[in-house]
Amino acid sequence: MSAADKKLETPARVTIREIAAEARVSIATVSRVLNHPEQVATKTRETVKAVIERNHFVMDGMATALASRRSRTIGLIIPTITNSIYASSTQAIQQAAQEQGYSVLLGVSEFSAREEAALIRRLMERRVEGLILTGAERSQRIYETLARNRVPFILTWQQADEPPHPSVAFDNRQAAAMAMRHLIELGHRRIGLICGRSATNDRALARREAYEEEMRALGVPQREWLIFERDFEFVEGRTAMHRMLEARFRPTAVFCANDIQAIGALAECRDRGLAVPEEMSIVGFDDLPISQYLSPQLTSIRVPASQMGFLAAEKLIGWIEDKAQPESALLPVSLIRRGSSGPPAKDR
Amino acid sequence: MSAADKKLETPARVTIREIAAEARVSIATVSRVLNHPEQVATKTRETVKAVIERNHFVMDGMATALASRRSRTIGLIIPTITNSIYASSTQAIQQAAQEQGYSVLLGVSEFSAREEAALIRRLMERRVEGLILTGAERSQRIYETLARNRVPFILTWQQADEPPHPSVAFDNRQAAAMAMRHLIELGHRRIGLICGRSATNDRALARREAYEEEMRALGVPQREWLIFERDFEFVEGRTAMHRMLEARFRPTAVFCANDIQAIGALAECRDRGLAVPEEMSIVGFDDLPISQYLSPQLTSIRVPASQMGFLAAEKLIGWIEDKAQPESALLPVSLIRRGSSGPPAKDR
DNA sequence: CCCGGCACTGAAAACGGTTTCAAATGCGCT
DNA sequence: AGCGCATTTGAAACCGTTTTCAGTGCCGGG
Repeated sequence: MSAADKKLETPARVTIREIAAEARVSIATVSRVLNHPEQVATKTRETVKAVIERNHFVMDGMATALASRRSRTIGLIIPTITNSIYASSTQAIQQAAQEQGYSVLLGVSEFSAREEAALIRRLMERRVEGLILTGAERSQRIYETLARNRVPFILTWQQADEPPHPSVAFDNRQAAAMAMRHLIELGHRRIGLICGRSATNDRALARREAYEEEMRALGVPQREWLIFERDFEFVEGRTAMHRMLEARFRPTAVFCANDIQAIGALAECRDRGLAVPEEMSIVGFDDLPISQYLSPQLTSIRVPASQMGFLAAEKLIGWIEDKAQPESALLPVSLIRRGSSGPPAKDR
Repeated sequence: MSAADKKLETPARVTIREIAAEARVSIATVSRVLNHPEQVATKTRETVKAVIERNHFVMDGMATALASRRSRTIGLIIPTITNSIYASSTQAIQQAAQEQGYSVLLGVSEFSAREEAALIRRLMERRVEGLILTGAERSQRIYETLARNRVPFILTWQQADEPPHPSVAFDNRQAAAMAMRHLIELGHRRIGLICGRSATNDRALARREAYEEEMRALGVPQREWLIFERDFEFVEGRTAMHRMLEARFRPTAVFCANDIQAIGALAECRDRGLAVPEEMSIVGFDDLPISQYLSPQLTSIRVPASQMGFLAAEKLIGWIEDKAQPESALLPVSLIRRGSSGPPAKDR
């Protein structure tokens, strides 16, 4: 076969075998050059390396993973990619994983339990060595499958107590209570709530429960028309606020259980000429980076998204390598007081 | 071995072989139940399925990919996950891929060429069947490796002409020119620029070149102190604007080549008590969802992020399955006029 | 009754690596 | 020159699937 022919033929993907042939060594030696170079004589090693370079050889990770029974990959499932709070934790997880030589396989569930179950299965098929999940509420069957297949996992954003699964989270209830007490201390009594769908989102549920508990403690009767469960979109916060302002007795403050909705609510107030915080206080949750670039700046609950992600990844990898299930961690949150909250009009 | 013993022993991961043994069929049959159920007798199929269910069997995707020579995975590399404009295209790509039965492997390069090269290699090792890359500028060697290993790829966010690679993009130059002409038509002459690092980001470069060209066409001498190249953070836009306002001759308008920096710039004006657009016009680029929730709302260039992602994924998968390299596509952009831009003070 | 064809199943050869084990080689010493 | 030991190397057995190819059994038609 001439050189020209060689150029024309489909040069199937380069394998370790062709490298071995061209370098006149066995495939075992090539493998060693790749994985344990110190075990190979310098001369041989250089020859093989040169052949590898020359042929643009790229190892087949599938074959490697299959043979070594290690994928060096962890899976991460988040509910949405468009809320930048998850971007923060995702980035931290990527970084922590990378530092330890792991890759991250990302799945986005769009807040659907069905979708999440399918994603978990897909990630297991890809032989992730561990999983980082968002929230604690999911079907028992999923936990069984995970256990049966020995896939370690860490829960984030919400701790799991009854069946105690390892988690790295913060106390959503306490955090939401912190936001509520801030408003109550400012003198608010009629407080509205805008939050996510508590039926499909245990974080939203915990925050709503905290809201209800604080209102109860305040002796204020429950008003269903002060509570809005919406999706995580700016516009949803806006329309919720719109409805809220049409109520017979407007609230003097609204607790938005996430900054996305808070931003929409804030915009609605502005467009209606309602002064914030003079006529309406708004407290958000998450403290997104953008929140201090709004006007007024948003009072919010700062959650340790990056730290949580980093720690979760570290603990998961530790678990994978040591085989010892890690302790759960509960991280602190803090209230960031900014311009969007103040005393109600009557107190001024 | 008693049932109790069975429970105690480490139940290594379930494989197709154990399923076959328990169902008293060959592994070929189990494989068929999984992949071509219609080829298996109903009775056999049900038996096998039951055994699979009972044992929480999860296929080993590595082995599958190895044996079938198909990973049904595409790779996506974006520069950052925290700028939500990439979240939009990423989401669209995920969706398009999922519709066609493909998974997406995500890599984040953090605007580093080194990191990007490493990621491309990692994705190739994972045997992605194709790649969606961001921007067109990268070392020749990478394109060679891609070609040598027959990995189809599509460029996004920036077209590639000289070595014509398939791309789904928009014209960054023309888009930036559109923003500039808007300001010029409003009557601005002294216009500042805040953009990304043109040395490592060909989109930033194209936009900067358009800015310079428009300024030249205007007959306005180049002023290096009106140009700021910064990273993609709110605070970078803010400090750039801060510096800009200290200049001897303040610009009457600033073109921010991305909304992230525009938001920071806007906040700086607000904090300094500089009225926008009366005393300072700001035009952004990307038209992030948040941009219309600011006050004033941000005038910006709307880019077809979702459409671009969706189309890129479709074309890539078409290429993978038909083996025919697709045509490049150039998508239109539009100027969204909102409150942050207006005529300069002197014209009022 | 025999035969062709169909529906179904299993044995075995890949796929591209890792790893174990043993053989070969090289080296310093006596 | 011969020995022992450490260093290198290669052969071969996996890893968990898919897929090809060759049965096997059964049915209907001639």
